[in-house]
Amino acid sequence: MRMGRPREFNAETALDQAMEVFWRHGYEGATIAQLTEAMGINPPSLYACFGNKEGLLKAALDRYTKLRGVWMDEVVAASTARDVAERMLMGIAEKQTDPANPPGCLLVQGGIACGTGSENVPFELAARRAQNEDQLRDRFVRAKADGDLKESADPAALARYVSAVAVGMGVMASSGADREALRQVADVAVQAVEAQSADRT
Amino acid sequence: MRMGRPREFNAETALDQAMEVFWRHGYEGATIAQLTEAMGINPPSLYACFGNKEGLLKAALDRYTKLRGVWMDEVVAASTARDVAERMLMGIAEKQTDPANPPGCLLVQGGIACGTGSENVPFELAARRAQNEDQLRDRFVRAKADGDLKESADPAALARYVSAVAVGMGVMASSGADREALRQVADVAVQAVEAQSADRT
DNA sequence: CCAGATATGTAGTGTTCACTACAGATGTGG
DNA sequence: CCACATCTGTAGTGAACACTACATATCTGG
Repeated sequence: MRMGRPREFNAETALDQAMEVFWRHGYEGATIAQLTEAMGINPPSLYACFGNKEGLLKAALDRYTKLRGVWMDEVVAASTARDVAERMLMGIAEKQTDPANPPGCLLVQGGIACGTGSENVPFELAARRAQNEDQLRDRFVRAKADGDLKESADPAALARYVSAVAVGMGVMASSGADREALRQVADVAVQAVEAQSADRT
Repeated sequence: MRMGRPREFNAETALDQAMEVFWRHGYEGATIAQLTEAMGINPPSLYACFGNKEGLLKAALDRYTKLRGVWMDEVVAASTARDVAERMLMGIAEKQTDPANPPGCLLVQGGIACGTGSENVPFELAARRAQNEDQLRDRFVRAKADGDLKESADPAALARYVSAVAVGMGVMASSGADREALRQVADVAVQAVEAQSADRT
């Protein structure tokens, strides 16, 4: 039985606002004052709902990966390994320069290096990135079984590669690269996957 | 004429220590206390020599890029565009997992996203990364003129691509990827450059 | 050996940070 | 309508932060 005064804010929309603050300023750069203002609540509500700043970040990351998961499912639904890579990297070029969001990727902008006391924030982000990589790897394993990738191809290495390019594009986006520049990177990057693809006879 | 008490520490070795702290914790995660302890000096000496925390970062970045510049010169001295890419990315796989340094690249770990008041730190890092990219681009322009790259190849796009992969590898290294994993990424990445190379007849 | 200049170590400064005590508000179960 | 549980806003808390005042130490030029 749930009693007491009901909360007056929607946790998901509040998380969307928090996500944006972390995305733009990073975990350490984001202050509770900025977060609460963006979320439209006061500190006690934040702490009652999310525990502490790191709990809020994790909740925001969960929401981010959940939203992205839908898109990733579309990515790996492409019919060939090459098309998976293209759909992924071209999609990233779009998303990371979408003016509706801060530039780059939350899983990178959130915090690559942190100070004493926040050491596990980078690991938290890395774990989420690894999920994407695993999804790609599984897809490439299947592509190899399908004969879509060469016998010599290493699905895990390919997944790591595509993941690395995606991260690199995120950093470029956050430092001002425009959509066309990212598309060019994606275009070149796809050619490496193409080189690992079996010849279509 | 230089008068007054001479400084008792060596600015370059002190900078090396500061570099390591920024590298490991990022700009915002690094505290003056950590920096002064690593440098073996007291705050007033730091401020007298470098102005403020951001000044120290810039000095550390200058030193970092200077040291790296020597290596980059060797990279672009490779005889083909493909070998330039390979030498660069394989070298990065080594350097970013060198136990003598923190993992990853200072130009990424330093701070991709920062809080209010440090907004130009990410730009500062981006500017240094752009220098590397420019050096690569110039080399690829020459490679195209040499007929080493295809007529359809875009040197600027290739340079952006290699730069993006390097950044992505840095992030992977900082989150625990080992040398072999990075080598695999480099190996795949080089194939895209190979695909842009003219056929050797 | 003295005057001026710069460096150093001690011991702070004000500010901002993440976080919370508390009182009042608003719900549920009986 | 009352006991109780949970949320909310105000107004702070101690700690950590970047940075510095000041007295002292060590140099150069004359």
